[in-house]
Amino acid sequence: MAGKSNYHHGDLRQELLTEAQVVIAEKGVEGLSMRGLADRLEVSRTAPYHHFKDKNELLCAIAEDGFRRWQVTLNSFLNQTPESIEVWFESFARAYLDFATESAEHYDLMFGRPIWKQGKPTESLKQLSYDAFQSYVDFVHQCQHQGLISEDQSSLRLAQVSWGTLHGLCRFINDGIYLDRDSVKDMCKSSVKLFTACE
Amino acid sequence: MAGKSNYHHGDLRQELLTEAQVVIAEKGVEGLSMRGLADRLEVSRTAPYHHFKDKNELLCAIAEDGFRRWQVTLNSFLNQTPESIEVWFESFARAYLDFATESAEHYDLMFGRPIWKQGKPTESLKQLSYDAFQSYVDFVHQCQHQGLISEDQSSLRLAQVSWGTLHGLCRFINDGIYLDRDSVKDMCKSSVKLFTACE
DNA sequence: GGATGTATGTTGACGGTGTCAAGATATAGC
DNA sequence: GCTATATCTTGACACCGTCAACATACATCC
Repeated sequence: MAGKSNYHHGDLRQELLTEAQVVIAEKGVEGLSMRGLADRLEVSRTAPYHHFKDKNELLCAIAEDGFRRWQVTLNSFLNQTPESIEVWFESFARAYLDFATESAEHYDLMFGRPIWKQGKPTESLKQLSYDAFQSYVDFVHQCQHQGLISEDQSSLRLAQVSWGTLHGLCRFINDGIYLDRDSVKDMCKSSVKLFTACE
Repeated sequence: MAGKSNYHHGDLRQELLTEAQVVIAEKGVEGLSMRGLADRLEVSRTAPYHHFKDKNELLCAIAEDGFRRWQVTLNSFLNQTPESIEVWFESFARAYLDFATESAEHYDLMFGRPIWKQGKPTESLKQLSYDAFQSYVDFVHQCQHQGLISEDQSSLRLAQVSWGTLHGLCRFINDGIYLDRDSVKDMCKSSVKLFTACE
């Protein structure tokens, strides 16, 4: 028959990942189904299971991509030696909120319940996310050493709380609670003021 | 037959609400199904649909209960006239984190995607949540008037960012990302320091 | 080059979900 | 007592994740 050459798809694993990201960007995590994904790639329902143990592993792989993408942006900030912590943190906060709101569905997947609570995060995913946070903690610590931030709080706590603030704002925005995107700039400035006022 | 008297259940609507809260506390939102709930109450699958238009309306009703419960705690803080904003905010932050972590699944439902993004929040739910936030904003504004907090930032922004911080930390904890419950106290103190250092 | 093993694809099936439509039954109002 | 209405039931449909069994293509070794 004519179609015998495409019995094997070739690079199904990669196509699953990229197509899944398209679906997620369109309809969110809840809009992604293994069957639907297989349909879009014109493949039988269970074909994806030869490349991912289950749906959770697919989601984790996608989240990993997100962390890798974020780490690039993050590194560009960490490699700077900031003269003013206010300026640095303001642009960092902006970058964070931009990433979270522009790839909203991807961000929600990276930090969302489906993976972290309902499912189980892959070891590699845990590693990637931990690395991202740890490098941020290190950066804060380094800034403290340079006298840019006061040392009366542990760098871990500072990192946790400041990241927590950004995360909380992003969740409010992404989930459509209270906040509108237009106030993002203002909120960045506000959090900068708060976090840098005490140094 | 013997069972003819219990054809009508009596107060099914209320029993659905309370039983649903039990399930959610046990297994989280994702563990709650309309059919399973009906089973637990020994009622046919579609009986609940005579009391709630769909699952979303059930979830909203439960979330409403949560906001009413939280508003009680909130009011007890808002009715105080704080002498020291540091002390007030620290105990407030503690109360917030306690509420969010002790009724973790309920909190996640109140602020989670299933209602706010995937589903559509009921008008009454939107009102309740908006009221809770607005009363917090008013309180901040009042504190500014009394000179307890500096006025160089709008009360709205201050409220948004501080609530956002608490929310972000709660999400990290509840979703099982990075943070352990033991550091909760410390994080409270840290955020207090940050938010009160600039007044 | 033909046999064999492995990776990858397929169909069929099971139990789960939300929810609509149509019918049954109990209560409430006239 | 009749009728309207609220409530509950069964049946059905279209999804979903995933397991088991089978089919096909490719890779390897003799």
